Amino acid sequence: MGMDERKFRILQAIIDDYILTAVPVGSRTISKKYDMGLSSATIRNEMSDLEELGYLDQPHVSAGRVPSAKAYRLYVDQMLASGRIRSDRPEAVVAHLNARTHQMEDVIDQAAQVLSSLTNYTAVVLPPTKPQPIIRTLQLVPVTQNSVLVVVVTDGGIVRDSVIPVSGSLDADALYSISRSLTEQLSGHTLAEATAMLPQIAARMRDNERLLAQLGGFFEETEEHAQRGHVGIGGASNMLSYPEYSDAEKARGFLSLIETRDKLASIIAHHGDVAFTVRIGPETGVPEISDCSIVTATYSTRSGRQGTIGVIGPTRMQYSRVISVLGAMGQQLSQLFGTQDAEKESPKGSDQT
Amino acid sequence: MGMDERKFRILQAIIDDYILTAVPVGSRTISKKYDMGLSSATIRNEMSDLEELGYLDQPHVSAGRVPSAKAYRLYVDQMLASGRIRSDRPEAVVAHLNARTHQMEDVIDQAAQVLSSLTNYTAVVLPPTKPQPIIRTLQLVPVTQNSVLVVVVTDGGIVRDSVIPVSGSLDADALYSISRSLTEQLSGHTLAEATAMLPQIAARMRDNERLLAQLGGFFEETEEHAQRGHVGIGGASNMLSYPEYSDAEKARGFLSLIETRDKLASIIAHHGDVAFTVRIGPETGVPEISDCSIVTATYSTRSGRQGTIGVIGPTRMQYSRVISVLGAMGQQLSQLFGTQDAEKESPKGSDQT
DNA sequence: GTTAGCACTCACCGGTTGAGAGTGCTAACA
DNA sequence: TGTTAGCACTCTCAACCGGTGAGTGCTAAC
Repeated sequence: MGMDERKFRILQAIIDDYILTAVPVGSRTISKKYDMGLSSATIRNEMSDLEELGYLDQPHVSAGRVPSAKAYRLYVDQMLASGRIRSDRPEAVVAHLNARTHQMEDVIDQAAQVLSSLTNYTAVVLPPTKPQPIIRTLQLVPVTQNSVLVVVVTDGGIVRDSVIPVSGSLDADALYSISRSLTEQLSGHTLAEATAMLPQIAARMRDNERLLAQLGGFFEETEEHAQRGHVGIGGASNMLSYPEYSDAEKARGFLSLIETRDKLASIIAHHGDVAFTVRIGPETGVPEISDCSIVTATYSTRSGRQGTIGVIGPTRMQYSRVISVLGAMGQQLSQLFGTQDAEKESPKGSDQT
Repeated sequence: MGMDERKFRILQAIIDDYILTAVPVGSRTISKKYDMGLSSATIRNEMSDLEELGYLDQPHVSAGRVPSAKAYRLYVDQMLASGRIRSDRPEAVVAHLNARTHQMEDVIDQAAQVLSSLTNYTAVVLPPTKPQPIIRTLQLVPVTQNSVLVVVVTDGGIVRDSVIPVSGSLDADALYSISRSLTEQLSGHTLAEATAMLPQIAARMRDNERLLAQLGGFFEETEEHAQRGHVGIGGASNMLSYPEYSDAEKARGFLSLIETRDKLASIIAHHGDVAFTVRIGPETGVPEISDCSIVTATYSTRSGRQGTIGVIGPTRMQYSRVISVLGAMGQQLSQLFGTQDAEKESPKGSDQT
């Protein structure tokens, strides 16, 4: 028993129906609504096979079937391979995006807004990646017996600090000399480079291994934070209209994930160079949204820096629509940032003071 | 029958209990948990009176009583008058707010974060008000027979545009001459001034009354938008944990209100000069949150500009706690922005490019 | 290989019932 | 006159129950 053409057509019908209704779909529904020229009994047999193959789940014995993550995966791969997706509907995107202000952050926010209202899911827009900040100074300040405050100043005036625990007791003088030594060695390097250099340094001044390890974590965190600017989010409330999230506790979990923008951004952030990414259910790697899918696309600025746009929705997402809307939006943003790069990206202090 | 001391004490007990439990409170509960030295029957009589006076509502005949908005009002007024509120707990606020980055926007976001996690409600933080943008140019462009695109350029490079409907048909030339004339008259003025000037101008060139009226609205909208910078929001998902918002549709309404930051900001924005504002239920004037209360406080920068912080929660809010936390946070922000005003408020283009 | 038929399973709905909480009223009491 | 005990009454809520319908798996016939 393998996956033949007919099985695939039936599976597709099931997915289509389930995406529409969110109700487990039975054999009769398929044989009637989607005319396959087959009786419900035959469909039943095929469905049973599909379940055995892992494409369908059955909530309970006398309910219809529900597509599994594996099924959606197949469905989406097939869809992408067939080239049926064109990024159509640029008109809608243009219409919404056009007539407004032109600050970078506003564009980002608006893009998220438009994406969410066109798809009815939750949209996230990340600004183009930024060049890596370079360390200027690093300073350790004693706070209590076993914690120190670490302050990093980078070029561009970004300051970040945090309290980290230390094991041995270190007095102010010791900390100061460590600070000097670290500043000397790390100054001029990016945070990523610094992180890579720490183990070496730790080897040399091995009294403070634990401290330096902590420092590595802090660098990574700081870098992530510095990397991303304003994250645009739209339509978080849309999620509440899907029966998947009628459970208050689940909804709460989802929303608090959305609220922690840093976490959200690192989830959405595009890995690799492909035009689209589709992550389905558990593929997202985030337990809170294990029954969601994430579709992302990229756009790029004239200077070659890339930004990410993404849509989060239930696994029974209208993938084709989402992908096509994302495509259109990606193009639009690329165009917008491509043509007027300089203007858009540096709003100066104009509206800040 | 008036409001005597005893009635007030009973009312207070009812409110305290209801704030804690969200369950209609009965006479027996009061006589047992809060020892008043009165039997439940007596309390019952008093409660009946309180209901007649409009301080209590009864969901149905055999349920306990629930405080009305009027009751909360009395409760809060009394609390404020008694001076029982000191803005204590600055330690907690300081602890959370201290050890972090120092960009204006980050501080705002973090303040919202801290407020929401200390109160378990939804927090909103508005940045200090900005100086009014001044009009440089105004341009009208025909779009269709009965709509024109209006573009305003202000100092600071802020551009805003929008399509507005017009009645009579106007050709490009006519629009251009109107644009020139308007630019001439309005250039150099703030948007607020311009709004005030429009009626006069309309009187002079009275063919286009409707157009100018529309323009007024547009100015106001633009001003509002320009006025506010980044709005910090924290703990929107907290609201879902209260039984008041277990209804999905209601929760959705609340969240989409929170999502439209402009609207939210204008709701929160502080009117007047008082230290605190407490708006209870219908007093908020926003139907979507007619069973919420909003507490706001202000902070100010060295340059005398004011920002607003606010907390939104169910009407059965822990007012005293919220007010004290807001007080502490207000002080903290004032201090933060007061001492290092210049630095904090103009992050330059540093992290933008 | 396909289909009709049939027995079986279960979620879901609507009505019923009993328990519990709370009230309002009345009458007795201090 | 204010307070309290007692009691009948109301109404929600949760549990229970049986019927209904959708859907399945299996078998036997085509």
